[in-house]
Amino acid sequence: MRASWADLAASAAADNMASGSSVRNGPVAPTTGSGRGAYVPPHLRNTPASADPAAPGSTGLIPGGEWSGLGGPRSGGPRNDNGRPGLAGSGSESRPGGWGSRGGSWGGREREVNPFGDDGDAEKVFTEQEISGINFDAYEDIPVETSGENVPPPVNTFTEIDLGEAVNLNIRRCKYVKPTPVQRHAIPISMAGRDLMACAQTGSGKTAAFCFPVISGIMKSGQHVQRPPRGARTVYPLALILSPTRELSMQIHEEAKKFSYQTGVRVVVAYGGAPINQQLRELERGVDILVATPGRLVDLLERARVSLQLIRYLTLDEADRMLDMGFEPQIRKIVEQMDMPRPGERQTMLFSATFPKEIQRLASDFLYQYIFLAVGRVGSSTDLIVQRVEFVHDPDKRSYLMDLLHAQRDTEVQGKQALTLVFVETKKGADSLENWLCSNGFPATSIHGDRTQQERESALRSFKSGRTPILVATDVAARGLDIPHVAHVINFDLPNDIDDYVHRIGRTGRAGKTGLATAFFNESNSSLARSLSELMQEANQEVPAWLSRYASRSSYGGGRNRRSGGGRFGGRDFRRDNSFNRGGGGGSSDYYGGGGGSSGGGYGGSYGGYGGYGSSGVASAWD
DNA sequence: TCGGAAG
Repeated sequence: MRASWADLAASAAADNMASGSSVRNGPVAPTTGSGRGAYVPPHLRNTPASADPAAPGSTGLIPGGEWSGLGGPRSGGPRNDNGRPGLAGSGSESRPGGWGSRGGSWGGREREVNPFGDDGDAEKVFTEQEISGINFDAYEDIPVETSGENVPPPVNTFTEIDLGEAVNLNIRRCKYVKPTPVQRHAIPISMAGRDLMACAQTGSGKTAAFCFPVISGIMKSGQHVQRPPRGARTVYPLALILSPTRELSMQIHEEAKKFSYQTGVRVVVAYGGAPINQQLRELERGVDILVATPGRLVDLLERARVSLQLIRYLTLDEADRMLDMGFEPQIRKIVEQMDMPRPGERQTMLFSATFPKEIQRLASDFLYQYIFLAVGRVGSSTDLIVQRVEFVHDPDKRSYLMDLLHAQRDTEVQGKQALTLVFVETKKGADSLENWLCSNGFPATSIHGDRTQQERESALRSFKSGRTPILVATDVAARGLDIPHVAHVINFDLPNDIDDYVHRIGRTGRAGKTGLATAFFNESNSSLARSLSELMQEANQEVPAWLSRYASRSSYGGGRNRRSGGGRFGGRDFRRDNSFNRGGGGGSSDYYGGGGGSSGGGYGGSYGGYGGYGSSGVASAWD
């Protein structure tokens, strides 16, 4: 009944043959010697199709009262709404014709690179899925849970949402025909100005879900037309998007540039391992949305090259990772100890595939009366990813791997080989396996934190393009990376954490396409047995009898690491499990609960089938 | 302990 993995790999690859390699944008506009002097505000650089005149707030350059959609507690909007610091003094700078506009001195030097290449004809009529590349059938009947007060209803089309004409145009350029489930729910919530904690399935369009409202909101506020005077060294982004790895930040940046094309909203990325000077220059040219990794951002903050005073939107991608042991101090520093507006004075959105309860608790420090959203599939969900587990002793792993790779070596579609992503536990192990594969005739490369940033990026490009269809990776590649044609994820070493497993296998089976995940399991993974077995059951996967035996042998909580604790799942709002929650059995009534403070807020109210998230349940791959 | 994230 089950197709061989090679068949699956082949069909997955067949589904995935679209744009293979990452599009590297053309060279940045040449910087002339006078580059810094002739700054032109974004709204004068481009000719947006429409300024969306109907949008409330579109006329106000100063966003004071334009914090639309926010309820009472935020009255007055974010502080610092009197114009950017650094513009101190006159009120005239906010006019488009004020400083910085430079009138006709603009000769196209700052022209925005078209991120769509030649294929940006938004007027073309596209038909559903073959164009969008998303298999929407795979998203039918997705269970959804929301909790929180006054949850805005989902939308069914992009046009129901007033994102503004320029963004709508980009949506068409991206060939998005209709919103994915997470977009249907998250965008209205975000547009309403609400804080959000969102669990969303892997590869389901999460980036767009948080980018569209931010871009649209900034555009409508008009605040982005205000620019620091030339020579000002501190920049004041309006939105901050943090992610745990450099490559993920790069990817988000690429996406956000598409979504914001010709909106006048400027997106800049900053991450470590790359020369800071170029990033500084980009920042100096103006930044509305800053995408960053934590370390480099802290550096920029300490150098006072970036101020967070004007942040209106804060997004943490892979939020549970960002708040785990390693990252939490840095995140707290950025969010709580610098000059970031407080919760309620900014809009905060957290996204991840997995949200352990402990992390939800930590995260609530950053949120204000937030809505919890879980969009995913249960049971049939990860039919999209066929999961297999094999018992393999450590010394035998290479030989097993060889067998798998041999079998799919000739699996190619449209002249390209199916891509295989091999996860290992350590950086050393990655190097070693890469070398061994290469010396055995398998075109492999690797990505991990000991490689230079150049090597990392080049490895990723080489993999995406199919030049080296095998990528050996540490968890640096586990989260968020959207690599279109990954047909097979192999957990050569299983992670200690079931959440990491979920994210790893989520590198395949994306956009509603099928994928295969194979794991090598042995005694050293016994602590994972229970959670792995439960996860597979909930995803309707075949669980080998030997794994079930391991699972039943392992003590309760086995495989529950520090982060996950006991029964947990990101698919459930931890506020519902609190003792003060009278727990209406998932009823649909709204009830309001304790807390009240800036971390709490209401909870309750849900709809949609929610039958499958087991108490333990990672039900599917979530991004 | 591993991994990631500044230089």
